[in-house]
Amino acid sequence: MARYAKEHKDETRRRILETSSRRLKSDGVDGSGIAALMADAGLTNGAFYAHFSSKDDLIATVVAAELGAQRDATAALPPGREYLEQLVRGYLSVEHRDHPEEGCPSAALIEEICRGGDQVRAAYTDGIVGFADLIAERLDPVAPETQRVRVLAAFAGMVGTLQMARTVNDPQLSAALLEQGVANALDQLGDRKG
Amino acid sequence: MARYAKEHKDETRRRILETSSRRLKSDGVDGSGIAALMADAGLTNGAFYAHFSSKDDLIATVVAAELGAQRDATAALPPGREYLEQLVRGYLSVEHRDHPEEGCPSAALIEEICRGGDQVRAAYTDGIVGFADLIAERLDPVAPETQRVRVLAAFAGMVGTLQMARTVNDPQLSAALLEQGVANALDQLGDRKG
DNA sequence: TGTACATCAGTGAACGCGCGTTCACTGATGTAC
DNA sequence: TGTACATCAGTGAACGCGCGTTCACTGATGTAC
Repeated sequence: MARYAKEHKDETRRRILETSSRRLKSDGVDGSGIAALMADAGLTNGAFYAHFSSKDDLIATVVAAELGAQRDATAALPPGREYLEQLVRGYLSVEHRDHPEEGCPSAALIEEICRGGDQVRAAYTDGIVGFADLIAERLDPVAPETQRVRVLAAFAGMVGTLQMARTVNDPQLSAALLEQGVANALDQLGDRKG
Repeated sequence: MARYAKEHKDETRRRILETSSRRLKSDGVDGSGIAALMADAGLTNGAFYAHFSSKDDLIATVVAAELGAQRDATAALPPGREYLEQLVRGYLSVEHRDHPEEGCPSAALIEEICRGGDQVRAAYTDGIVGFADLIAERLDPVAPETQRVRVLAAFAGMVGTLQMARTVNDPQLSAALLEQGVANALDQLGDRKG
């Protein structure tokens, strides 16, 4: 009956999502045309609408998938007192600063998500809360809900710090910012009362 | 000799800068076309190039002017132990969150500045360092240079927090984020050793 | 005071271009017999 | 096993549109005499 196994199309969709995520984080939403996004996946522009109903639909899907992946990657870290510091140091690292295409979707896209449609903002809110709640549960397994906002605010601070480190054109200042950001984030996530 | 006093053209340029700043912060760089920017100033698209050499030139000029204005507004605050808290509370307020067009250029534009040209990033770096140094000097008139990075990192954290508060679609969560952000920022700018 | 003129800020149509989206078509494939 | 067929993922040209930028022109103004 069907020409291909349904996995074939699923695999194509997965590939579009993967390559699109990279380009979107690197060039931004407005900087990434449908034709370029599809070319990255080895396809032509017309095929796009067999997989997504609109560019907005793709953006919302990418945002959800990226935040889900960020949560899953965090969940995979070994628990213990040092994983948080690892997380923060990796986030506010020169490597992360210099490779937005492989990095945090919030740091790369939050402004465009903010200006985007309801669908996109809803996907962002769900995703970021899911991510924060995972960390909150690790911080305080007894009453994680009291940690959600603390975690989100600390993370938002890391996002802003990474963005500024990417934007200033003085490498020394940029590195110093990252360093100070690590200290600030660890302080906020530490044992002191929230 | 000259048809108009030179102040006439200067005043027009000033008006373009003022209305452009508002629209750029509200709709973003890619979301603001030359025709729309000029219409806001009561002009048509063609007149733009009598005042700026390119859209990039306008962006760099707006970024420099906005950061200069932010510094000047801060300099105008009365010195004393409470001005910093006022500053932080105003920045992380619901009013600021809901009116990006009148607010901080970093929170509204940093991602697009980051992806922009060298001219734009240079204008940003100069402007943000000038702003940070003003606050650094107030924090520690004796050795302000040791405060620059602390101030920048604290400010970057505020930028990220405001962005996230603007992006999440849950008003209660957004307000809680702002509140937690105030606590974090005051903590970072407080008397504890940096 | 009145008229001819030079200036130049601003107009608005036009340029080529890339955008998001649509759609008639292609052609490789699995199925039916 | 071999052939005709139905499927449908993907193609690529075309759509209208708005973009940044250019440019020949307009017309309000101050100056010259």
